[in-house]
Formats: sequence, C-alpha cells, structure tokens
Amino acid sequence: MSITIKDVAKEAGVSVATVSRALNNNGYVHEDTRKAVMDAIQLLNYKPNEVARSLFTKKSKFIGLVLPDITNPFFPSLARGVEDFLYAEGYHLIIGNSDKQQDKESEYIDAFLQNNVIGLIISTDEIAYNKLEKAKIPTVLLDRVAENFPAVYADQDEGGTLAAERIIASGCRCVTIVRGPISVQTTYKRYKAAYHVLKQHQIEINIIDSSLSFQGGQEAAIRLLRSIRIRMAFLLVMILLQLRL
Amino acid sequence: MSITIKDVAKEAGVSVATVSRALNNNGYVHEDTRKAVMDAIQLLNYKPNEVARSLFTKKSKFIGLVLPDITNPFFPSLARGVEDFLYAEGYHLIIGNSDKQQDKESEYIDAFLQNNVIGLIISTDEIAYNKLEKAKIPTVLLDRVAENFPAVYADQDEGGTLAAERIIASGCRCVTIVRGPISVQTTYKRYKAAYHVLKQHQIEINIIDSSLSFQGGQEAAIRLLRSIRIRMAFLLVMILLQLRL
DNA sequence: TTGTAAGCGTTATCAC
DNA sequence: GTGATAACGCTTACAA
Repeated sequence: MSITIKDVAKEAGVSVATVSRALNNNGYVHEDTRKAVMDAIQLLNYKPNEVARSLFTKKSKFIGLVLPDITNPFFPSLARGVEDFLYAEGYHLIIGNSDKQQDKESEYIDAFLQNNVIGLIISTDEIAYNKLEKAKIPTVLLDRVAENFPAVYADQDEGGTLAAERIIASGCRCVTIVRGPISVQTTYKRYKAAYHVLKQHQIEINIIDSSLSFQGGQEAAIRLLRSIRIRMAFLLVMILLQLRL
Repeated sequence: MSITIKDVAKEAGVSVATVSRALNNNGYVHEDTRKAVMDAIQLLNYKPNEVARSLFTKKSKFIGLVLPDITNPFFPSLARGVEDFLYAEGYHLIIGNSDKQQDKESEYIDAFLQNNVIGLIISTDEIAYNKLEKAKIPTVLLDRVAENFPAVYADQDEGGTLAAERIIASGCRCVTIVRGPISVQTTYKRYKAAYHVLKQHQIEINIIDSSLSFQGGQEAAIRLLRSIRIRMAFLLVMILLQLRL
C-alpha cells in the first residue's frame, strides 16, 4: 500500500541499491542519477520505512526516557529539553513513568530495547543497574548520579548556597528548609550546602522532610503551616501574658 | 548478538515456526512442545524483536501523542493518563511537542507513520487535517473537537457552570474571568457557560483574555493585579474623601 | 558507477 | 501438529 524503495527505483529507472545509496549518501552515485532519484522521491512523496531500516541496522531513531512521573512538575521541562534536542536531530522520545518501581523501570527498559532504542535517559532513584549493565545500552542519568554511569545534573552545592544567600539577603532570620529525601544525593547536597551557609550566618534553622512528589510537598507544606500556627498561638499567649490582661 | 527466535527453536528442538506459534497462540501446537518452547524462552531469556515483528505485521506497539507543549501544566496529566493505559496494554508512547506549528505537527505525524505507529492522539489547535485524512491512521482528538474526528473532551458547559456556581456560592459578587482564546472551542464554551450563570445571578463580570500557555496566564494575572491595584487606589481615595481628611 | 542478492528477525502460507 | 520457506522494506557486500 505504502510507497517503498522499489517504487522509487522503478520510477527513477535504477535499482533499489542505487536509491538507497543516494538516500544515505553512501558509496558512489552519479550526479545525474542522484538527481533522477531525488526527483522520483519528490514525485512519489516517498518516506523510508524506518522499521525496515531499523531491522537491518539494529539502530533506530528512538531514545527512551524513564522518569518517576511526568506529572511531577519538575519533569516536563526536562522532557521538553530532551525532546527539543532530539527533534532537531531527527530522533524521537519514548517515555516511561516508573513510579519509583524498579520492576516497572525494568520492564520499560526491556520494551525499549526490543525496539532498538539507541540510548536511554534515566531520571529515577531506583535504577535497575544490573539490567542496564547487562544490556550494554548507552545510558545517561539525568539529575541523578551513580558510579559507572555518565550523568548530567545541576551543581547542587552552588544551588543550595545561592538559595541560602538569597533568603538571608532578603532579611530572614529564621528559615525552614523543606528537604528532599536524604537518600537522594542531589537534594541532600543542596540541603547540606544551604544548611552550611545558613548556619554560618547564625540563622535559626527548621527542617521539614518531604518526598520529591507533588503530594509529598503538599503534606510538608501542611505540616509547616500547622507548626507555624502553633508557634503563632504560642506567641499570642506570650503577648497576652506580657500585656497582663 | 541478541537472542533470536532461531536460538529458541534450536534450544527447544523445534522449528522457528513452532516457536512463533507458541509465542502468539496461533494455530495448533502440542501442549508438550509448547512447554518445551516456553522453557527454552525462559532459559535463554528471549525477548522477541519488536522491530522484526513490526516489519512483517505493519503494526507496532507505539502510539504517537502530539500536544502543544508538555511544559504547559495541563498536558502532563493528560500524557500520564494515556501512558498508564498504554503501559497496561503493552503499548508505548512517543511524544511530540508541536508548539502550535502545523508544520512541526506534520513532521511528527510523518515520522510516527514511518515507524508504524498504530494510532495518533492529538491535542493541538492547529491540526494538520489533510495529512491525517490522507494517512488514514486512526486518530483521536484529546480535549479538542473537529468534524470527522472522534474526540474525547470534558463537558465544557457543565464545567463552566460548576465553576460559576461555586464561586457564586462562596459569596463573590464581582468576578473576573480569565478567558482562553475564543477561537478554541473548549475554552470558549466553558467561558460562555460560566458567563451565562454569572449573568443570571447579576454578578459583576470582568473579562481578561489570555492564551493557553503558562506565560499567557502569567501575563493575564499581571494585568489583572494591575487593574485591581488601580481599583484599590481608587477605593482608597474614595474612603479618604469620605473621611474628609 | 551501478545492479544482484543476501540477510536483518519475524509471521503466515503452505505442504507434509 | 509441525517444518520449510517466502515475504516484510531496507542496507551492504560483491560482481559487473
């Protein structure tokens, strides 16, 4: 039904091999026949079947991106950045939401491999290392770090320091840090750096632990507000006592 | 390098045809040989090459999702919902950000088709209708509507009505509607329904136009706040005059 | 510079 | 019930 390389070959009056060579700029092909091929391609609006290509080359135009949850507001911009770059290069993104379950991540990796993805970008905490190493698929960690894997991530020390300096500059003398899981290196480093700066400036520090999910942040916020409310009630009592009412 | 159906066939002492049949529950295969095949699969940890499958069947496990911009907070949950369902069924999601450019959307569609996607889910405003109709690929519109295409979308009348009723119930007598582009059916309907209810209750209505992007909302909010500030300054002056200071 | 043909890993059509 | 084998659309030796 679809137009194949054969149709193009017939139209251009050459063999499929020549069409292929012209298409991929591979090996010699006379300028005139190249033109004839290109014309035929245009005329028929031929688009190579990427599946057939992939079967032969064992490559593809796909990259797999596995992240905890695209719904978490941190990830869409990550995904977008990746996608933009891939689009420009003619590649495409397959996404997987692991929900922090190793087995889900593992299934995604398998499925991606079965489709000849040429690489993986992973941004989860519970990484299926052994699977990755066995598969020998190029992998880079995004916003995560681990031994034996290339990773791209922000400078957490700098980030934590900047955040602390900024809040100090704004005049706060008592700050509460909503801290991510201490088992996650990135957030822990950020916390450490901020804590360090805050301490140096003798700021009163309050810590609230939170998961990295939206819901976790929400819960942390509620706990924070509750503690503030208590503190305010306490202050109020103090004031009332002062006023000797 | 990878394990193929041939390896399984050899291991199980049968032909590739039999392995294929066992794998796909196609045609007859004796219970004993089926077991032998399954054992071999387990032993070798064989995973079918989806690319080869796809080449033959002209199908795939891929669905293409094209949306304006995954970075827009509305879309991640959409994508997640789709992805969850696909995952459960063994399918996968390829995403494309169209940035509201028809040609970009068109390129994505081409690329997806070249990879034998079995369907498209589209959630953009500038839909490349003619391309879609020519391609004859099953597509469904998400949160958009158009003639000749199946679509899933929220009940906008109901939504607008609910929003209006809710805000009236909360006691507001003067509400400003931040309205999406009137050219987009979904948002326009929502606006209309809300407007209608508000009017019925003699609420004072103020309208601000906004694009559907995050940035657009931000700008609208700024415009809104600015107008409120002016109104407040006005109120203040009135009060001061009242007080005859 | 070009064409012929093998092969990528499957599935389906036929014989047996 | 099972096994050869052609075919899917492409790329790349190898010949010409």
